[in-house]
Amino acid sequence: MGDLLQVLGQTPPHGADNVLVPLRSVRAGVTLIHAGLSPSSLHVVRLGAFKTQVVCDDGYEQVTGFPGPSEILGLDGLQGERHTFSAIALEDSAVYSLSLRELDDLRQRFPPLDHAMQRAVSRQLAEAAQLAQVMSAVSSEARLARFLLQRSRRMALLGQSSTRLRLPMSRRDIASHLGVAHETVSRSLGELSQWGCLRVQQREIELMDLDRLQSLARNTRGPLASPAL
Amino acid sequence: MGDLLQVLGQTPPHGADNVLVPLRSVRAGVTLIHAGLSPSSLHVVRLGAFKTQVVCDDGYEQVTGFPGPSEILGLDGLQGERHTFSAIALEDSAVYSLSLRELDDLRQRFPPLDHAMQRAVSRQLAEAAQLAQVMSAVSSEARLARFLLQRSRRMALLGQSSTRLRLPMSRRDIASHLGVAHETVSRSLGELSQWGCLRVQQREIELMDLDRLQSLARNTRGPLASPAL
DNA sequence: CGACCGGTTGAAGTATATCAAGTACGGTGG
DNA sequence: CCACCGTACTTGATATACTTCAACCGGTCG
Repeated sequence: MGDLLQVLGQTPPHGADNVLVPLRSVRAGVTLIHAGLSPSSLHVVRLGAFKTQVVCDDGYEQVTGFPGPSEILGLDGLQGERHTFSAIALEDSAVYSLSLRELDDLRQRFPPLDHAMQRAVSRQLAEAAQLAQVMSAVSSEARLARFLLQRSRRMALLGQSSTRLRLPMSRRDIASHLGVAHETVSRSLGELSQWGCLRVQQREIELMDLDRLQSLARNTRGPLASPAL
Repeated sequence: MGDLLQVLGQTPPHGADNVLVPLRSVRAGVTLIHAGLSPSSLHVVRLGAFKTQVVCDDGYEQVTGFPGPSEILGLDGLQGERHTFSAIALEDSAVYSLSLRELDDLRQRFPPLDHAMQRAVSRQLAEAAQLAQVMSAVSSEARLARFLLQRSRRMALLGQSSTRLRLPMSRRDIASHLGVAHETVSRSLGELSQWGCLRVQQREIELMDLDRLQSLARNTRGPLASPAL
């Protein structure tokens, strides 16, 4: 369990390593959590990338987020009978899996784990708010800019480069997450590229002008601020 | 604390009433939680209505939700230094307030409280997903329909009428929540009214044709389904 | 090789943002 | 009591950024 706590950003206490938490590997494309099914476990991402999506009544899939290392999958199942969203691996990944019963037990025995969970949950809620911010922007460029800056910040937190991003998800997934058509994602990416804010190579993106991106992201209202600001 | 547990949907255990949890009243318009300030307490809504909003960098306010009875305010503060969003009372309300230290203590002593909190958190996460669903609809009528149906469902859960809604928030707040201009909310409300789905009287709304609303809400893609379905 | 998937780019129609005027309501002060 | 003001809400006209439909390119897999 020492590893688990480290992933969650806690220093493991003595005795933590006596408890074994299974590390499970998940291949790209595999659905780790099925929406609608009854929840049995919680998963803490150790490495890799996922997408979470809710399935609307009509079958349309809305991508709500792209959880990565240190994030928790399956929290929505604590309340009850069924998961509200699915989690799908975007690339080969590894997760710690804890049954709900185990979790309850371990949380009581190891307060640091309890606090780590609290923090993780809280972070999750904050991310939900960010999602709202991303989707609330009117212009598609602003949405995209916010999304990229979010990714950039997260990369920085994980100690990686904040200017060279690798997007593990398809344009379609991004489009769904941003609430626009996938063609629009392509176009907006093109615009930002033309304006010199970034460089695109397939799923590799290099942010060139963070300040410019920030100011574009600020455009909450008003279709477009100033292409030639 | 017995009351508190009942509000959260748990049956209070023996001894629960020995612990006093202060019930605090909040007048309409008061900001209970200020975004950016350091978190000190958690609040469980006993009655009334709130809106939660994140303030973007540029000062634009995005409404993320309208918490009501049994919901928890301030969960985003568990992770750390500052609240990510504000909570403002839309009408005169009452909340149970618990300092973070108290909470930690009580959770260990009363497992039912712990579970109730878990459920509440989980519900919160699920609502965040719903927000995404609401904002992902393309046509404004669909967004509005989803929003109203959500409200209707919640009312039903609280044991109130699911067809007569009282919206405690302004059209502007709804607009922000839905990600559209406030004029569009008015117009869409008008449309739905013309189509016989509902009747509007200021902030009182009577849902007339739930089935029709459902089918409108289903329109995730494609501007408008069929005005004369 | 042909089919398929992911991505990019083009052209046309339309829903919605924006600006602007007008209405109803609730308060305050004469 | 009525005039007055501010806020919330409604309604109208125009412009535009987006969706949609479509064709096209470059991979990869059968």
